[in-house]
Amino acid sequence: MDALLKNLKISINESIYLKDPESSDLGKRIVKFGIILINQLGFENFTFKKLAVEIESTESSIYRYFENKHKFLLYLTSWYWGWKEYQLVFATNNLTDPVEKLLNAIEVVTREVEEDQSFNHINEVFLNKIVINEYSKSYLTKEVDDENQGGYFAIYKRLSNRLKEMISEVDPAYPYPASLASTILADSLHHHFLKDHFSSLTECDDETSPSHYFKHLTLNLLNS
Amino acid sequence: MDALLKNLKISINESIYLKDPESSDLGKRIVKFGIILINQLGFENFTFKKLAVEIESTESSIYRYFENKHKFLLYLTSWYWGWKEYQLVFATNNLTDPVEKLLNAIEVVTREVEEDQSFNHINEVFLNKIVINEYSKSYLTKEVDDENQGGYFAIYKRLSNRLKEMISEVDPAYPYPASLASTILADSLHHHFLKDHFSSLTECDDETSPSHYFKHLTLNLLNS
DNA sequence: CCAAAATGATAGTAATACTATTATTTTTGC
DNA sequence: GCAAAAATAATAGTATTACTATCATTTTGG
Repeated sequence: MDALLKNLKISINESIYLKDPESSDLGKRIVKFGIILINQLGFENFTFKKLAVEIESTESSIYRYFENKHKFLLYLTSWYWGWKEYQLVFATNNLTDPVEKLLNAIEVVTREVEEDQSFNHINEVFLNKIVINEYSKSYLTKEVDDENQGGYFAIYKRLSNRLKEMISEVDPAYPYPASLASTILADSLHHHFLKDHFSSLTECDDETSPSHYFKHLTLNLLNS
Repeated sequence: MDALLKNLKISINESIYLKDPESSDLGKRIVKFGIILINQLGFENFTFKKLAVEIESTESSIYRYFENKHKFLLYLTSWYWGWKEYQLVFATNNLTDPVEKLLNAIEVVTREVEEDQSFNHINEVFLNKIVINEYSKSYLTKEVDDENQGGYFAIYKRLSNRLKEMISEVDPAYPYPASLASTILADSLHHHFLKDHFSSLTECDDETSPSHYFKHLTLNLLNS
């Protein structure tokens, strides 16, 4: 990954947090160890109390950064999708062939994150696992419409839209570009989960990745 | 729907419940009002205490049927998938044309449930909404491997496998029949959600249903 | 009609998800 | 280098949740 990406600051809707965790050492530790703990315990078993013990701070201090653990999850997943968006733009700019462009984009958004870039406090390998296991819990709530209204899912929607545009560039006549983009984004997460826990429900495994499946699907679906 | 389906008893893994809710009036009321309440409040805000108040019973009585609300969700969603499986078998038997068979199957598993059959205590319209909004929470847990081992997801896997077989009948050379079956099942739920909450992320709406999208996708993907 | 099974009533516990207040430490601007 | 302000820590407290336990009452089936 290019060095440029090592210094990026992903801008996240300010109403997701109370105080920017990037603005202090404590904030960064909350994010760093929050990722480690959620990955370890699962979102249901994760609490601010446990995180406070882990970072040798207090619940009240964490509450100064995030209203609750739901908002914390929104913060982490927004960061992830912002990071993916950078990678997608980086991996596709200057490419002229629409098919090559789209395939690169699909590769970026569907591949498993295998190496922590360790340029910052965020472990992207763990964060990728969190997104696979927990992302849907961030929007499958009774508050989704309010939160969507508040722009909490803006980055994901922007990313999905970029993918949709690339699909339409390859085949302007394809009638479901937005749906296909959503399928690629959401169902690739699901396929990573299936691969690890319900192997009979997918052909994906160590050799055949979800990326293969979704590239094959897309190429065979679009007229190019 | 045929009258046959009105008397079916869907058999659910016995370790999901402590006492079969079909075996008593109280059990049926737990299921009936549980569905209504979860649909109303969302799974996170649903508690056995609230359900007890609703049915004018007590928490302790509910706990005699289900260990906890997670198991209760597993019970409801297992019932749903068992019900879908009956419908799928019913809608596809005696059909000889593999394409027609597959299209019927996709219709059954992806369509929105629009009418409560009111033959029993279960409101299938609400249950369908619960599956859309909550199903993934039943397996996105740290306990998924144990519970899968225990057969808690057997019905869903069997249904997915039936769909896979039908896909392979249409195109034996298609390399990802299990993955495609999983995509159709899981991503159609997701598309129903998108339609209602993130309309910019899908072409599906009141006229164009997720069923249309997935039938079009399947037909254009398989060589038939 | 009697025994057993089912349900209800009541109480209690540890953990969760916070809020509030005050004390201490760290930072910063002059 | 110091005082004020900002950040963090310490402590306490509350309502709710997710149960478990015990005993009383009601229902039911042979």
